[in-house]
Amino acid sequence: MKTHTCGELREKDAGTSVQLAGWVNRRRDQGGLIFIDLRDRWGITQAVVDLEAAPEAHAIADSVRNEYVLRIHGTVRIRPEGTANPDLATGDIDIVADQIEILNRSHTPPFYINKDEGALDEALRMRHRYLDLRRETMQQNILLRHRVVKFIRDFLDAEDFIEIETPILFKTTPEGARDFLVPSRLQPGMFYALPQSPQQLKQLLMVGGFERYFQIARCFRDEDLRGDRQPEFTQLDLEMSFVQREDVMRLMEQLATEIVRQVTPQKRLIAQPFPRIRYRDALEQYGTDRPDIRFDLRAVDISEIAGRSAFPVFAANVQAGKKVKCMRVPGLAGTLSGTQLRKVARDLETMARRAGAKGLAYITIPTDPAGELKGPIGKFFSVELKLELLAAMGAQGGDLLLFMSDEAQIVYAVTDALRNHFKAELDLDDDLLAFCWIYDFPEFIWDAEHQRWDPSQHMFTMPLPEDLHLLDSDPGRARGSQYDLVCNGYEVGGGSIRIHDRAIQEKIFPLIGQSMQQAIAEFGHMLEAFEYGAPPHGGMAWGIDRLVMLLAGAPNIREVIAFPKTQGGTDIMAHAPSTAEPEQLRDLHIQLDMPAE
RNA sequence: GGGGGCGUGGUGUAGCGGUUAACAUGCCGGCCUGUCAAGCCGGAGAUCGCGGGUUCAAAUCCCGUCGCUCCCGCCA
Repeated sequence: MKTHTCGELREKDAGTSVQLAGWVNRRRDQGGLIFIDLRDRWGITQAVVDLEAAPEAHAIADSVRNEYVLRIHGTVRIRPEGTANPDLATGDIDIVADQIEILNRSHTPPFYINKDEGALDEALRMRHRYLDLRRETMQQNILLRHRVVKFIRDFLDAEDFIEIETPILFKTTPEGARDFLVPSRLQPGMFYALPQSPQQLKQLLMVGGFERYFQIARCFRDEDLRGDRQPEFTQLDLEMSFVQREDVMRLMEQLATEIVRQVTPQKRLIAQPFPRIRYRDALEQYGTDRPDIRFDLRAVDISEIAGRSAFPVFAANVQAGKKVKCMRVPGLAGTLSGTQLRKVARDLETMARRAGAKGLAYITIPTDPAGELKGPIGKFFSVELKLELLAAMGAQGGDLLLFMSDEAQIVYAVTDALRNHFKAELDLDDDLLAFCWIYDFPEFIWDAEHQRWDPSQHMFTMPLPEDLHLLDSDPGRARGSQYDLVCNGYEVGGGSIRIHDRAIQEKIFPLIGQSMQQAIAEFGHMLEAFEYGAPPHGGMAWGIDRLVMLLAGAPNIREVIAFPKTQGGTDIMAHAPSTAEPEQLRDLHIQLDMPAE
């Protein structure tokens, strides 16, 4: 139907007889002359319809409206002097139309397709997602996603990886997120679970001898949604045999770097090689294991200095073995009046209390070098101690110092909350991609509620070789081989070296509260596989949606997913989920037992 | 499960106790042979998400509810 796209014709094509097809982006009626901007995926080309030269085409053009689907036949012509449009790639030419066919009509769209600025009610967009997808930003986002995935496939293919599909109908795993269940008709009363990730299967592919596997894998987790979390999402899932942690990280860092350089060259990488931050340091300094390191607000341990102050809270906490941390906010105090400052301090304290703290002390550094340190706890620090504090914090005139002291978990939460608060005010550059690695995670995290250890990543993560002995003596101190790739505060990916030895795997189960019987029932196939020459192996999984979101500069992952779910987990276009027919339920031997109102 | 935000012609917003519910854009009609966010003239289009309450009077205040969204819990 079309000889050319709407984005490719240029001056050199003048005189060519062409046929274009696409959507009416806009129509401008001059009376005897009608201009139609015809749009397709590749661009926009202007067609001109002249009443005298082509009366039939003109009559049709007269009836055309936005989003009508047209086939236009005509001749490429260089636009008359002074009428070129420099804003349009095809703006030097237009098509003198001699024949127009309406392939389909369109209602007036419920929102603008042809201009992209301004917020739109997301429910409305979702209800007509097929129209929303026609908008330029959505076209670009989905195209970018394709390019990223294509790049990954090509890159890994060149590295001798092969793509293997693993089943969507699989088995429930008791750990981690809630499963989506699918009832089995052939096995009444039994359920498949949709995979939360192909973790077990990819390890079994290593036992299967493929050595280098990847998959663009759909994963499912039945948990509440967020701007960066959908119940079904796409992972780059990857596994390699005969590798150590460093081998995987090196290759993955190269992949990330090349994606940015070649697919989104307008983005800048903040550092290379990517900074590596120990899990413990990330928590201590940033309060989170996925820090946004585009800005440098950190919590600094000043327990030693604070412990010598006269402030009873600090002294007592340090005595009790708790830390006192300080965050320096450069210049904030210098720009505020006393009243404003007290209000800011109050708001920050409210924030800290929400994060679990009992309070949030502060001190301001005067811009005048002879001035006094101000703030509720200033008086508890002697002159000498103040100087030590300023030196330790690298404080300058006008800075605001915030103090946190409590249980470690609370201090982390406050640090994270404060950082997120200031981040919002900093107007950070989205074109800057601050990748970093987080590593040396603990193998386990204590679950106080169930009185057991939980795997920090998952139960197949190999402890660091030098910490293996701790599994027996002090599991809480054992570090795992896990590594996470973080970018601008988002966890983009995570991986580890896996256990390939049955004896080690069997040590994990009792620690995480599983009996051997349970373990064999659920994971007997894994344990058995390890006994048939399982190679050492490790890998990684990337959240493709999050990666593309960051590369697109999109505010959430729904913007890079063609048909995402709403926060309630629904599709308001097709009305999913929906009720099942009684006959379907009967086939599955399912009876509904809905709560009474 | 909990906390916050939003909901006003098709769309985006203003109005925040008494307005003829305003503006822009879109839509419909007319004029116009070089426009490109076209222009000019005219017109239609809103019981202000829904339900209840307070009040002489509610888009506006209160309660509930529904929808979308952000965050905590949950989730790596």
